[in-house]
Amino acid sequence: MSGSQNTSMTIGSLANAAEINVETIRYYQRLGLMTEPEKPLGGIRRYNDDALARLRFIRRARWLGFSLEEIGELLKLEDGTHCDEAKALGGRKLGNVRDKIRSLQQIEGVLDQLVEECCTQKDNVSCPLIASLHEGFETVTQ
Amino acid sequence: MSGSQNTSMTIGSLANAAEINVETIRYYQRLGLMTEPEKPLGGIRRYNDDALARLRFIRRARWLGFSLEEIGELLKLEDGTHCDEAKALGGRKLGNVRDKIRSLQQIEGVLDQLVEECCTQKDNVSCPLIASLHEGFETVTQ
DNA sequence: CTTACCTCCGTAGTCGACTACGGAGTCAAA
DNA sequence: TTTGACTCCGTAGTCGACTACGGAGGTAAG
Ligand SMILES: [Zn+2]
Ligand SMILES: [Zn+2]
Ligand SMILES: [Zn+2]
Ligand SMILES: [Zn+2]
Repeated sequence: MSGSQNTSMTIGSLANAAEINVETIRYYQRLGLMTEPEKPLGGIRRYNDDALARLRFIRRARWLGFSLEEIGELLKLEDGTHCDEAKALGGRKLGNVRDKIRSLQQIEGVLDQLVEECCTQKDNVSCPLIASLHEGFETVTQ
Repeated sequence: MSGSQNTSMTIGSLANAAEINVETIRYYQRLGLMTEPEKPLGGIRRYNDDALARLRFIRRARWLGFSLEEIGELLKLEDGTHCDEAKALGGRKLGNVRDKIRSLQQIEGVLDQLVEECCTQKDNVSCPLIASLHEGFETVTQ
């Protein structure tokens, strides 16, 4: 279900909807992350919702620290590549993502504790957050 | 406890220990992320374990997607900044980190499911991983 | 029509984060 | 004391990911 090439946008309104610069979309096209729709002979290209979904995915993945090259690989999973490669790539990415989650959770634990403890003793000269931060980071990063 | 300026390294062995390029350490010094120890008049600078811990922290935080500027702010928490600012900054970073964790967990869920389901039906023409990926990403990115 | 605001497309600039280079000085082992 | 590896320091280059620019052409409201 949901074959979705409903709306028809110009590159400008697509960029607007995706909250991405027009030039960035063109850049992604040059890299092959986005396909450039046909241009109707002396007219203007039109984009549909799939393009929008793809852009939003790229934006999110970028924010998560994936490189454009990695994102390209992720996006290629939906194309003709064979099952085995897709599975292997998916598995690698999964390990990747899990590593990041683990590290972020360690950082989260330290930050959470620090913010909790900060300034609990009202009239204290030295802030426990600041004091423990040095140790906390060392613990996390050892 | 644990005032740790035990070992004394040159910038080269420090770089080696932290698995970071010497030039990168100098670069961090220029940016103020690392302090440059005193140079003993026509001699060579020496570094201690604190420098190593700091470098490792930077490296990890970079890998997690923090910018050097953000890392600078994190590291500044341990300096003279007042409690309130430290707490506010810590809180913002914490929200930040939690957002990333949530997003990564969504991606993790999708990838995990896809890799599980991939090729379970032996003689199938279209791979369920590839098929569902499009929907999966759309779900994640909506 | 005119006018204002797009799109198109190639090329060039920016920014963050490194990474390299070159020449002079320092150190330590043989 | 020579030799080889390393440090110091300023400057310049690279790389990924954008971002800007400029001029020719399309599009739609008034
Ligand atoms: Zn779709
Ligand atoms: Zn405090
Ligand atoms: Zn310490
Ligand atoms: Zn499969």
